[in-house]
Amino acid sequence: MPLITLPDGSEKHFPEPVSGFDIAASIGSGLAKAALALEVDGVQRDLSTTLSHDARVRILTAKDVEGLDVLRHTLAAQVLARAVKELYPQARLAIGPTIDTGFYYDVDFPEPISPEALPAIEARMQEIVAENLPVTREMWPRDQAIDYFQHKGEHYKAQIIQAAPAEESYVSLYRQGADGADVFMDLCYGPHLPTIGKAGSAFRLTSLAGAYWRGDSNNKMLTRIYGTAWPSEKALKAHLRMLEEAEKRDHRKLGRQLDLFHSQEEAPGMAFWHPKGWTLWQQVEQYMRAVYQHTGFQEVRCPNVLDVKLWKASGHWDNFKENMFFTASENRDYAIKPMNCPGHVQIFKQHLHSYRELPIRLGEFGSCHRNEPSGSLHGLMRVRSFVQDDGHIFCTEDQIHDEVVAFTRTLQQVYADFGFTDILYKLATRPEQRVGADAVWDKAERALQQALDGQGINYQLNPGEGAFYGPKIEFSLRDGIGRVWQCGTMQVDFSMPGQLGAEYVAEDSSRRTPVMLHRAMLGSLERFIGILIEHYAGHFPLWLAPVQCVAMGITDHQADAVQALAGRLRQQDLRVETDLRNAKVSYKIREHSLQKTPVILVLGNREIERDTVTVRRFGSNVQQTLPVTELIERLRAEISSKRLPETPMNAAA
RNA sequence: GCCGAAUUAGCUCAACUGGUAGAGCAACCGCCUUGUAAGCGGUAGGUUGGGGGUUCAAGUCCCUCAUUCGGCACCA
Repeated sequence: MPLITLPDGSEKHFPEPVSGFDIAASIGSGLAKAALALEVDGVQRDLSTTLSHDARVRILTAKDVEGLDVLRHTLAAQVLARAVKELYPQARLAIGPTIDTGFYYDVDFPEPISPEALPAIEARMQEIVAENLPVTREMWPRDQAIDYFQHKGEHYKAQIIQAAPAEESYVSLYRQGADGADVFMDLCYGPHLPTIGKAGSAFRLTSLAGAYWRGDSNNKMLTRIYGTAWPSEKALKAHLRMLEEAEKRDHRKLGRQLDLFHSQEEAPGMAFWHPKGWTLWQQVEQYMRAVYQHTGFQEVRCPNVLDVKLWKASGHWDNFKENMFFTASENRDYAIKPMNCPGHVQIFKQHLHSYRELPIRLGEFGSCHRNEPSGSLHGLMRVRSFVQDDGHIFCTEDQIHDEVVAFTRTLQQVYADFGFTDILYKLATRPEQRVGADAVWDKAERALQQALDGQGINYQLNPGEGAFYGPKIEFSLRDGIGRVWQCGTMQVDFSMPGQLGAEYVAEDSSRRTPVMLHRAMLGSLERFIGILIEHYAGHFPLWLAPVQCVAMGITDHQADAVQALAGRLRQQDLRVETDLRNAKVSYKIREHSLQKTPVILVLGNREIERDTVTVRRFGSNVQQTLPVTELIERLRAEISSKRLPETPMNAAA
């Protein structure tokens, strides 16, 4: 007779086999109502599952990540799928999994459908939920299931079963409706909600998109219907608000509004940086230049155009020629550099190095071009022309560990300085298409792993995601509205130095090939600045703000004093603009507030008499009058702290 | 690259089933000398993304190219 152990450690004896319903009901009627599925010894099961043996059981509700996932799964696989089949009987269903915010279903429609079709499908979904039919699991012999789906024309489902491991002789199907009802039935691992009504109504269909069958671009493109689903209307609304917020922060929109950059048809995937955007860029670049200096890097600069033979030797031609730009002159073929590393190897090779000199660290802010597929371009986030905080470390195998540790520590500080404190780590190991012997890969992967483990860092393993020349650690940060961006990278490369002929003289005076570490913290500066814009919603901390202060008078009688004040502040390295237009103060305040200028300085006759200035911070309507010398002191302190003011009112003013 | 959608004044957007392209903001010119998120008046601004076609007539329908957006695939 089963002994059920609950997550809090309590135990319940049952005289006979029990279902998940019974267990939930035995704990409380509220839970019985909220229960969506079970977790039995760590495996998700239907609530109807009968347990006859001892087990650790967790009742899943929409409050659990897993319970919500079951809800979303049922919405996709039972509700959306059924609605689509009822409205489009000729449509063929492929797969319908869950995602972070909801679910999608890939469907092969005989005729393309347009986004206008979504409201009707969604309305049908609501009706299906309201019908509240039960959902039950059935185990079918594999061949019988294949026949069933093939007979119905659902050949994608048949293919899915055929692709399953041969030893699985039964597959599970979920039937909607009472015993044997022929309302809707689909292949699914489950679990599902016990009844459709438990899905609730906090869901929306959000968009349509193309998606390749099985994610392979050689296959047919299906239509993907995206939906979002939440435990409550409130949570749904919160999610929709977050999307609105993300839209408001969109760096493309803010880039235009704040006059930071633009792009135009003639240069797809490349940014034109305007004065303010370039000022922001320079803050980032100069900061990273200082980081290079503090961490033993020497900055270099290599040509943008190099003979293709170099790219053939490095392996890039074989792997990436489709995505490179080329040019030719006097019967020689050149490539526009897609990365800096081969150039850095050329610099390394200009001298014969002793092992005593290693590690040699070279850094560059060189412009790289990659001919990214047109469909992948996205604002500053994915561009064809970019600059990385790119560095290469030439070292011995023994030095890898310490270099990785030092890099990780610096990266944490750098991210914190930019306002990011939540960092995620991934270790990506050997891909299928690669160069180098397995023994070398073993060594490289181990070195990275030990460096992470040694620092007590939790990381996720990403098998098969390494670069063709070596494994890598990927560093991601979480932004102000919870999105994760991969920025930093540390890659071990045992191949390229040898292929490009780099070597050093070891203790025993033999010639050896150095290891090369490819590393970047911000990645593409374009993209990182895009992330910064969205993270801060254009409201940059003082040290990054393109224009830190704007100074204005009440009337044009104060113009000279405003100019003089601006001059004084500029002497202190503050970025100051003046607004001497003949307009009301409130008009100018509004404009500079929309521009998110952090500090607005107003001079009237009162201030001029006492050498004071009235300060208004972005985000606050508090005015504070203080001596100019004190203002300078406070602003300089805020800049060196690199932080946003705790509350706008207490900052600098 | 693939699927779908979009492209109208500097910006944000209108223009019913084909029938004279408009508004707000910005710009420019005046007036106002102004104390913390929009003072008042006036002026100018467009080959409706490019090219082709259908039609008496095209922003609107068709074809094509480009770019952008949402995804997919790719991402050294």
